[in-house]
Amino acid sequence: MQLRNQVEWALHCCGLLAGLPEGRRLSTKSLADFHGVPKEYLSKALQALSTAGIVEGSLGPAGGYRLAKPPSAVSFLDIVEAVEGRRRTFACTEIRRNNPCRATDTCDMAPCTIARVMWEADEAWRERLRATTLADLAAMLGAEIPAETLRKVAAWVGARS
Amino acid sequence: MQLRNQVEWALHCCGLLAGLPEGRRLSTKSLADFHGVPKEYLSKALQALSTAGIVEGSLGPAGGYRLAKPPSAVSFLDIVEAVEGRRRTFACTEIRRNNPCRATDTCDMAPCTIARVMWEADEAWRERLRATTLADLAAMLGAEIPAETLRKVAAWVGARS
DNA sequence: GAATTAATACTCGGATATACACTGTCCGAGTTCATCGGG
DNA sequence: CCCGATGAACTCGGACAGTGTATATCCGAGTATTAATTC
Repeated sequence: MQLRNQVEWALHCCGLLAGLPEGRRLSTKSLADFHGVPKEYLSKALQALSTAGIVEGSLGPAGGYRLAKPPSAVSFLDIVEAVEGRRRTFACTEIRRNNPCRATDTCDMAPCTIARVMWEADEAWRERLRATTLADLAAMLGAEIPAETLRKVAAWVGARS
Repeated sequence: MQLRNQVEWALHCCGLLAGLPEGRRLSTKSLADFHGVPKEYLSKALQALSTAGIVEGSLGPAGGYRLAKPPSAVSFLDIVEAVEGRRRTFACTEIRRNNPCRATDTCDMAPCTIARVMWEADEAWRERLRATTLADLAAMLGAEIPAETLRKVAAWVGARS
């Protein structure tokens, strides 16, 4: 029960894209180089983000990705769900139906009690992820990363976009 | 990113064990029959619960499992962690270290900003699961399940323990 | 110099390979209880 | 009637196979930009 690697990559990529100057783009290759991950596989995650409308890609040379919305409109949950899917953490297979003591004519009642508790926990998780946006992330990163490094990153990105 | 089937089974089994009369036990076979799942595989989940000190098994005929603690002392989180392990949902692989602009002598700082947010969400999930115990579950089940069915289950369990 | 053509760099989607975790089954070893036989 | 031996029922733990998912790589098709060529 662990999130995919791609979720981590997608979040870091979005963090970088959030700091991109207006009108600029970063190619899959640049993003892959920056994070030290395989280009083709990262591409799958970016495609998922693109399908979800979080980033938008353009073809041809000087093509690449940029955010499709302002950073404040993209939450962590959006990114996680785009890559990981929207299935719930807990899947109820309704094993209570196998209960030999259960009346056969019991019409399908409310969801299984156990599933309800698990789903509430799931919702708490989602709620927390919904509460943080890329704008928040950018602010936190700006406060934590040394100014020297930030400058270098800006220069690196500028040369590649 | 989904919890195992065994988690669902373990929760249902604990729910049943919580209603067991003092001193009685239920065998793996009975629990498997009741829920309509394969005995040998369910056994793995019960072993995990046993290792975690949530249930205790006894050998020999008339052997089987019972709760090792009062129902109010066992939370959903205990059960989930026993079966699923305690790994966090999000694994940070520190890809920020691959950042080409990062000073090589940067001593390991605080955990990655992104990982911190993900871990806070994880903690919210755990917190919710910690808040519900088997005693709560028993109360909810008692209120939701038809009295007729409850009687039948009690009889079924009584004949098998 | 303008228009057209060719080359290039990139994204996108599909096909494929590999490793690992989940699911499920099987069996032998060890333990406890009930039953049976001998004293 | 009592005690030990035998057998049955059960758990425990390991071994093993099948399946699905995550990870990763590769390649061809399509597209937009740039460069080159032609008029």
